Amino acid sequence: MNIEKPWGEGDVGKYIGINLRQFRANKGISIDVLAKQIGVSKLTLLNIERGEANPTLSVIWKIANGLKIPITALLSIESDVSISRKKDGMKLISSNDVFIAEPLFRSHGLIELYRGYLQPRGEYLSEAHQPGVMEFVTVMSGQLTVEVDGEAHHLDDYDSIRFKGDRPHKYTNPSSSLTMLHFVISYNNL
Amino acid sequence: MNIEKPWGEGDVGKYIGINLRQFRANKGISIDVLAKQIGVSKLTLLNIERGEANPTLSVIWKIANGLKIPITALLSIESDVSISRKKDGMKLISSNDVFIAEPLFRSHGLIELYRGYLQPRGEYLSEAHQPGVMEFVTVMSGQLTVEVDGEAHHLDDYDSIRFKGDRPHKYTNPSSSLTMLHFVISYNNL
DNA sequence: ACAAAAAGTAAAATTTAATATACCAATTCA
DNA sequence: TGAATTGGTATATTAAATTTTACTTTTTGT
Repeated sequence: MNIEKPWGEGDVGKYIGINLRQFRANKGISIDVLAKQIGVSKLTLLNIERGEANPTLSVIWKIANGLKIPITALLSIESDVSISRKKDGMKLISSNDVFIAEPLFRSHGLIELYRGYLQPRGEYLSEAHQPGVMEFVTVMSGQLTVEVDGEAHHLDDYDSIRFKGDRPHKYTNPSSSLTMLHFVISYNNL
Repeated sequence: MNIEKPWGEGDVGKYIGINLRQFRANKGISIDVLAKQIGVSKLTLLNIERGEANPTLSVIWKIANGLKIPITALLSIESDVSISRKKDGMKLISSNDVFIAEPLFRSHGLIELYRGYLQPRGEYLSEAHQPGVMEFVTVMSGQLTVEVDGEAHHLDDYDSIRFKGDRPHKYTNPSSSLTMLHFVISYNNL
């Protein structure tokens, strides 16, 4: 479960500009209007939109807040459609017979999805991830017990659990049939 | 599928500080070392960590890049464990008999998870979301056809699809049994 | 206890983001 | 056509982020 460098230094300003322009156009308001609305000078907005600026966090916040979008939406890059099918033999993260996790899509740094298989009576201990990581686990079929912070939580089909992943946690399949899981690892959770 | 204001203006600097300190402590390096490593002055880092700063995007980037984490990880807030069970009657987003989506967890602004039910032969047309939104749909059971950008993609059990959600897209259940879905809406995808 | 490293403080200098104002060109629209 | 809006340019000013240097306090480790 890796994190890759999203962009180079020169691109940071470029993408926030592209995104801002997109969001603003989407709302159909002019630079001047937005400027007055959020209390940032017109020129500042203009420079940011053209990627020729190095805005301050407070300015970034004012923009995001004024447009009613999360800050991170301003810093994102897009791509398009892709599909991950069950059979697709992708690289396995942990293939110790008992627990198998396969990445669903090429990681884009901020969010990662995995499909997981936990064998009957199987048990898997996960080390703590980086601080700031949030983990979402959903049972697609079977049963699962998640132990985190010393507490065990039992999940059935279609149940989901969310917990901070920056501490050790244990997955157990208490049943006698295979458990299919769905993981979302988020490196950003406001 | 809403977006809520994550924090107030005064808090922006506070959280980036808390997170930075956490990440740095986690890597076990001192302020001075990190400062030289990423080319930012010690005092600047110190002020940021104490939440008494309004850092520039380039500084934020240098930090994130130096720590090998996505920028957004620096701007995130944490909470703890919570579970969403199938029966939990939560507020429904769209309850027109055919398609039902229920939020799995209280939205934290950056990422949203939903459990979805699509009736046999059911069809649901979703309006375009904000630009910058990425959508991940996983079939937990049943079948699904997703139409986006004029192309139809068929999914079976445990298949997943990812696409830009800033355009209209249609979900169809071509089978004669209920389809259970899992949605991840991400407002940040590097 | 001692030395070393790390965190924190203080003040002045430098760099630069942000503002303000006025002006220009292209576009929209009545 | 002509007024108004919008994106963009130019310049000078202000406010503030960042750096540098040096010094103090706290923590860590042998």
